[in-house]
Amino acid sequence: MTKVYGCPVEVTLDVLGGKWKTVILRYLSNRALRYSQLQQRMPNITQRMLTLQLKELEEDGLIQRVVFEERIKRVEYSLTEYGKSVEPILELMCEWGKQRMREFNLQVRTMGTSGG
Amino acid sequence: MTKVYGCPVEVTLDVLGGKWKTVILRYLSNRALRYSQLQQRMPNITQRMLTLQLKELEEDGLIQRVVFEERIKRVEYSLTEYGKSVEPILELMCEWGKQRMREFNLQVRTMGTSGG
DNA sequence: CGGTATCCTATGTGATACTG
DNA sequence: CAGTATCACATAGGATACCG
Repeated sequence: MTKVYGCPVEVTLDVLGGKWKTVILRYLSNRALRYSQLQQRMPNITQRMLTLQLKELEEDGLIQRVVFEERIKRVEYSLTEYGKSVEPILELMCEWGKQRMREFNLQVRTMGTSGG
Repeated sequence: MTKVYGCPVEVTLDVLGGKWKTVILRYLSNRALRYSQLQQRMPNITQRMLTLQLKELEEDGLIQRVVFEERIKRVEYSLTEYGKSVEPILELMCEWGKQRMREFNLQVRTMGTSGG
């Protein structure tokens, strides 16, 4: 049942494609984040989607999920070493997107990507 | 009705996302190609999809469509200057995809991406 | 040759309620 | 807090026939 690709970019798109994964990865690119912290940064994602995408990213080896059994449960997601290898792609995509936004006057809901 | 993005990578994904666009762009990255030549290189795409994706890429300013009114109609697609600005992204995606293929033993229907 | 038109299915995504 | 489960909907993508 191994899927056959016509071009290597398809492989990459299989892993990074869809509405949310690149965004999630970019947030995790800065630092490890909890489930709830990702939610805050992505107000428009549903819990279902967040859970689903995180699971797929984990299965694809890009992120790791660590559970801290404290008084209140805490789960942190972070990039694996392998996951870090997509950072250059994300970086380029982000720069290209910013440039396009400038040229076409598109808008971003700025929510302090800045200082942190 | 202007769409608002939460992260610039979404902008890029709006333009490059989906099953076919990056593949098309990579083929056009080498040289201009005719409609039928693209079809040959992508045996699995339907005419509907090819037409649709080409039209969207054109509307997004990445490719241009030139009609040659010869004895038989000929239409060539090629990257615009703006379209060439995505080449670094495609290149990285391709390299990353190849690496992943090696690591996970995935397959590509090799059809002379090589010298040609 | 380079498309359109029409119909259909699969997948992706969202809303909402519920849980250990 | 960090999820699941279920249902519903929109969009992406495919099959097929036809057109200038």
